[in-house]
Parts: sequence; C-alpha cells; structure tokens
Amino acid sequence: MAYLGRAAVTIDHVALAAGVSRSTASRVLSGGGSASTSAGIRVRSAAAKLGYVPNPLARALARGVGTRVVLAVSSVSADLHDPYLGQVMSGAAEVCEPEGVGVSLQWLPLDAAEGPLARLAADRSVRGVVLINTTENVLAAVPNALRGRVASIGIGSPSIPSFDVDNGGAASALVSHLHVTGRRQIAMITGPDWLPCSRRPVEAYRSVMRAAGLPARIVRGDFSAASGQDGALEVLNRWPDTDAIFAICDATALGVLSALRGLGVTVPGDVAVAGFDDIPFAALSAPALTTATHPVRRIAAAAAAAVLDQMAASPIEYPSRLVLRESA
Amino acid sequence: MAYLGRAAVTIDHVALAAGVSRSTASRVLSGGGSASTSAGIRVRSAAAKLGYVPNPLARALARGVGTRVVLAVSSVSADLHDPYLGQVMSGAAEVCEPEGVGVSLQWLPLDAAEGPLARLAADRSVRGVVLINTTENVLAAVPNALRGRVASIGIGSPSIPSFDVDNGGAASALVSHLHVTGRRQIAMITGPDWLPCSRRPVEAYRSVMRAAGLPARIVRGDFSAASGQDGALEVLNRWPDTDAIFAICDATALGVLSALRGLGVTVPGDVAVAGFDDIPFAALSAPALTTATHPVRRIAAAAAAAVLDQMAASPIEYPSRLVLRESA
DNA sequence: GTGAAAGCGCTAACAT
DNA sequence: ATGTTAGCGCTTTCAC
Repeated sequence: MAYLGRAAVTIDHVALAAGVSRSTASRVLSGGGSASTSAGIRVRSAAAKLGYVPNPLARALARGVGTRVVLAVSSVSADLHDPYLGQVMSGAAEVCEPEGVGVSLQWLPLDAAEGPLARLAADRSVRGVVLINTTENVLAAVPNALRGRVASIGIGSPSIPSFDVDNGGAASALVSHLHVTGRRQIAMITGPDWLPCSRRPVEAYRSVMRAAGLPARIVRGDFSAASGQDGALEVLNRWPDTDAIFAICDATALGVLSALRGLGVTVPGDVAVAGFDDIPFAALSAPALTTATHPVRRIAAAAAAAVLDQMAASPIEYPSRLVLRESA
Repeated sequence: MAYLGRAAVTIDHVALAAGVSRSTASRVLSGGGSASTSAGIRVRSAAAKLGYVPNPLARALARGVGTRVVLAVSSVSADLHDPYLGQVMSGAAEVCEPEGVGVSLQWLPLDAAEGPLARLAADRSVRGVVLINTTENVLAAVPNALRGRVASIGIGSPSIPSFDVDNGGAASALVSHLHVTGRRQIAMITGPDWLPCSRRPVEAYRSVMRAAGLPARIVRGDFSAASGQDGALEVLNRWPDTDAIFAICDATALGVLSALRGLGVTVPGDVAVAGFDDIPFAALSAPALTTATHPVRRIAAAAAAAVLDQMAASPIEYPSRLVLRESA
C-alpha cells in the first residue's frame, strides 16, 4: 500500500550516515534542542547528500498536531462570493505549503456551529481553524480544545486573533468621495445584518451622512450581484432623487450597474456608483467601477500563519486604498 | 504540545469497551477485513458511545499514504484566472474533506517541472497530485513514484486519467452559433499556444470555419482580460470587416467587450462577441455575454476523487451547454 | 551534548 | 474470525 519508488530515506538513514543517534539527528533537523556544532554539520550534510525529506505526517503524529488548516465558512450566498473564497484558499494554502500542511473547507451553519466545531476540535488531523466572516455566536461556540489555534477573518474576540481590512475606513473614504464630488442623496446597499463584517461599513456610511447632515438610505442585500440589481430598483423606487449608490462589495455594485443600465439611468451622470473590494472585473464594467482595495489574499495568509504559529490574539487591520474609476 | 481538552479517545479505548482486540476494532472501523456480526455491533456502538473519531494522521502513517492532495498549477496569468483556481480548490477540498485530507497549491515552472514533481513524490505527506492545465512535457516528467495517484485537469496520458470539459464541442457550438446567426468574418482570441487545453477550441474553430468556407483569423491571448482588450484591437486593426469575435474564455471576452466599447463599436450590432466558461459576471456585462458552461467544480471534484481512489487512467469529458445572452 | 527507550494512533501481516 | 506482534517515521523525556 505504500508508495512505489525507491524506499524513502528516513531520519535513521541520516543519523547512521552522520554517525550520530536518531535523537541527535532529530534535534538538528527539527530546530529544537541542543547539539554540538560538529554534529550539526555532519547531520545536515548527510541529510543533504541523501536527499532527506522529513515526513510531515510522522512529525505531526509525534508532536500531536494536525496537518491541515480548516477554513470554516459561515454559509453565505456562495455563487458570486466564491471568487472571494478562492482568494482566501490560495492565500492560506501558500502559507501552509512549506510546512506540509493542507487546507480544507468546512461549512458552518450559523445557527448550529457547535457540532461542526466540536468535530473539528476532536479531529486530530486538524492543525487549526480559520473562521471566515463569522458571527459572535460562532465565536462563542469555539470549543476550548481549539484555543490558540483559531484565527478569524472578520471579527475577533479576546482569545481569537482577527484579521480584516479596514472596511470602516474604506467605507468612509468611499462615501466621503461621493459627497465631496457633489452627491447628496446617497443610498447604500448592505450585506445581511447578521453578518458583523457588514456592519462596520454601514456605521461608517451612517456617520459620514450624519456629519454631512444628510439622510441615510439603506437597503439590505447579501453580497450577491442579484441583490445589487434588486437593491438598485428598490432604492430608485423608494427615493427617486437618489444620486449615488454605495454597494457593500463590487459584486453587488456590478449588479447595481446592470440594473441601472436596464432602467436607462446613466452612470455616473444620473447616479454615481461605488463598490468595495476592487475585484478584477471592477475595471472592466461599463462604466468602470470606482471602488477600494481589499487585500484578501494577504489577510488570509496572515490568518493562516497565525493558526500555524499559535499566535496570541490581537486584532490586525489592513489598509484599503481608494480606486477612482468612471462610475463615481 | 498536544492539544488541550479531554484526552482523545483512541481505537484502544473502543476495543477495550467492546471487549475485543485492537485489530478487530480496526477491522470493523476501517472497513476492511472480516469480523463477526456481533463484534461489529459491539465495536460500532462502543465507538459511538465514546465519541471515537479516528485520527487520519495515524491512519495515513500506518497505511503509508499522505494527507494532502496537491494541486499543481502550471504558471499562467494568475490574476483573472484565479477565480478559476478558486473553483478548482473548493471542488477538490469538498471531496477530500471526508477523508481528512487537505488540499495544497504548488506552482510548476513549465520548463522545469521535474524538480518540484520529484519533491512532491518524495514528500510522504502528499497523497496525490492533480495537474492543472498542464503540458505534455510536464505529463512526461511525472515520476514513477507518483503513478496511480496523479490526475490531470486538461490533457491526460495512457497512465494519467484526465478530466476536462468538452471544450472542442463547446467551441464548435459557439462558433457555429455565430455562423448560423449570420456572422461571416469571425475572429478568435486564443490562449497561449504552449497550453494544450487552448488548442482544441482553436482546432474546433478552424474546422467550423473551414467547413463554412471562411477564413480563420487568429490572435494569440493568455486567458486574461487584458489580452482580450489588446486582442480586440489587433483583430479590428488587421481585419476591419470582422463581425464576430470568439474568445477562449469569459475573462478574455469581457476584455474584448471593454475594448470594443472604447472604440465605439456596438455589440452585437457591429460585432458579436462570445466567450466560454459562463463565469458569474458574464451575465452582468453590457451587453450580457453569450457563452458556454464549464463545470469547473465538478471536474475538479472528479479529478481529486480519482487521486484519492487511485483510479485507473481513462479520460472523462464533461458536457458544456450553450448560454445565449445579448452579445451574440 | 548525546543516546536509549518510549511512545503518537493506527494498520497489516502472521498465526491461531 | 480474532488476537499477537511489528512496525509507519518522527519527537521527546530521561539518564548519562
């Protein structure tokens, strides 16, 4: 059942060739304990000559750690959202690769996350968990057995480090831009209200509008393009004088663009539109979408690294940059 | 160093509780060997009562197999192409999850794939490899040690099972559609010519054109939207009477749309445009893009399953379906 | 600093 | 059908 090919060279072969015991070879090769310089050299060169590749499985089993990082996704409108997920996965995979750690995907029902989380905690092949766009409830449901090896993309907690873009700042900048360029009746299409990460942009929008003495006009969406299409219709229906729409993400904004086009509303002439994320297609829409960057890959990589390194909890926010194009 | 929480329940605990030997418990729990019905029942109920979760690491180490499936990507224009990669990753991850197997990403330099492939073969944590959009060279460079646990998305070989969409058929259908709807000067923007998976659509295009007695007009691209923009310009420059452009993928087609818009060329009035993949944003462009489906997730899932199950080599093609929208 | 020995949790001959 | 015995390849006390 074992793989074909020449028998794998194990640490014992290296130890033998270097004329030391297996323990010493292990100490040298796995970083840790004390070893004399000469032993170090002999072991390392023997390893190199033999082409020794440590077996991450054996190592993990001996150390009592897992070999995969699980990305736990709270169920959201998957379709358009999964370009995002792809970024997250590849960012995490990149960081895990050098350690021989793989990445897995796990859906978490928001109402009943305990079960799946408990199962992950019990699964000894799980090195750690990255929570993606999660909720306070889910955060609270994280079992103790997972402590120290959980990170969150989005909101965090005193014991769970969080990694997120500064989406409050980004939203402020975007809405301010709309205001500064003369827009006054600015509506926003948000995400689902149970999703914490969609709350901060809303607060930012509200606060900018309040400061400007303007009314807030909010329509609920779900990050999908479809919700952008529906949302745009609803906005124009409820507030016909709207002259700008700020969407929670680019996918939604592209939906808005599409709906406005269908209505014969010109952008940015009649209505300005702004999104958030700067996805590749934002540059290709007609008109090209004004938005703000969202370094998803970097964020995911950091979160995965935190899990691998058992990082202590301290929230990290990544800056977002305005990208001015044609739509606003 | 081991994880916190109540000590893991191992197969020994189950065996003890069931009053059988560890081997019998193993036989029952891991599917294989013969066991009496009564023993089976006792073991299973003991396992259930104790909440036994097998440790995939220990299992893999004992069986001599790995715990992660590596997705080996030949370097391509990553940017726009990685929505595709995301689909592949999540499709593969889904299939691997139940076995406690993770997914990893690995870039393969096309000219020197031997090194990375050899390293993967030597890494005992690697369960198998899925080659993504690979070349004959890379296929030939697959080490024997990987035989039986490699699958390919794209071209295959007598010993490597392949999984792909019927992109020849899809291209035929698309080009035929253009022809049937009255287009005569049909150009195509292709992928890089070293990429086998971009060759079959080109052949299909050529053959339809030949059958119709029309000239082939081909411009090289690279799957990116940028190459669609450049390509459209080049096409119109070289053959001003072009009345249709078929792009190798939707990203490129969206680039074409964007360039034509800049030129003031109407779509589909002056020029019809068709893509391939049916990505989510294809429905949102102006005009909405005519294209054909590409079941990337299903293909990836099948390829990953083939690796897990050590499937024999036999090429599988997935059907594509025409999606008629506004652009053609 | 180094070696001997005991596992990590499981599977797989090999007997019985 | 079941138990016994070895490992899989590595880390890690524990003595020396």
